[in-house]
Amino acid sequence: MSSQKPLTLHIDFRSGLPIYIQIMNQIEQQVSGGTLKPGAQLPTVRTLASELRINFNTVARAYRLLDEAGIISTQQGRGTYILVKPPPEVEERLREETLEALARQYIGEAKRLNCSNAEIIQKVRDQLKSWKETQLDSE
Amino acid sequence: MSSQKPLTLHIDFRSGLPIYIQIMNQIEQQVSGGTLKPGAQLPTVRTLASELRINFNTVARAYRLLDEAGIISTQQGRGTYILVKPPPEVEERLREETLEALARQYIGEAKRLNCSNAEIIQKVRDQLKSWKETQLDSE
DNA sequence: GAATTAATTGTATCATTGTAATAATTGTAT
DNA sequence: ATACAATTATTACAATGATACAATTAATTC
Repeated sequence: MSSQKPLTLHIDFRSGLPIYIQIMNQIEQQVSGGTLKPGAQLPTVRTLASELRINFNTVARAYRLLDEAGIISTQQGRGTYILVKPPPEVEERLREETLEALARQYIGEAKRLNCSNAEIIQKVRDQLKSWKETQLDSE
Repeated sequence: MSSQKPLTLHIDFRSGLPIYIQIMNQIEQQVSGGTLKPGAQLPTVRTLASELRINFNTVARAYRLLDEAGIISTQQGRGTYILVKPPPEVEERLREETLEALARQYIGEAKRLNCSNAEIIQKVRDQLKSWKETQLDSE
């Protein structure tokens, strides 16, 4: 749908550098350099793969790693976008406030369900425990 | 016509949770918590989709699943309504699922803020402690 | 007022997009 | 050569979107 610019990348098949690394590097460069602006939509994995004459899963791998690195945002069924990042100082200031707001929101809803304090805490513990397995987190 | 209240939902496109699941969770929360009362009409699939900037089929999917779960009643050509009264067993199941969904929601967003597990738990503790005092004004 | 037409609402189907499990390929060290 | 690890490809799947459709209600026309 819309604003996928061509995104010119050059893949060197003889460089020895894995293709997905080359894709990552060049996208990172274009983000740093301002060629790719926050919010811009990247080509779909299949489109880019077709242009580069490679498999779409190789592009998907690059996208996934870039997503985990916080460079882009991939959304199943929707597309892939350059991540809009707030400035570091804003992010830091917002972190505390946001976490507190999130906690209050969680507690508020849980209280409406007549959950006890013990339940409310315990459920967070439980879900934190099973978080790694279900999310395949980065660390 | 209609008493379709605005129904404020918040969708996080980066959470990894499917949009239709997020819609389901939040509607369930509001039903359990009493914000959405039996008989109340929900926004049409197109209206809600427009507000959330998503495809109306995604809303329809959430509505259909909520319908199958016995929480709402969707009627082609008429609209979608909160069911008269969720049976006790549904109520109990809903409570469990909702609390878990709430916890996961909280954790997911906190994780994205790079909060540690310790922080995530501690913040809930803190806010629980000061809950009574801070809630006196709002109720 | 009844019949007809338009508008509104949910439904069904398929295309598009990213995901995941796993196999095949390639490079490299032994 | 063989074995191993890393990379890429194959395949099936899940989530979302686009489009056409059916059911109900509202509006129009006579």
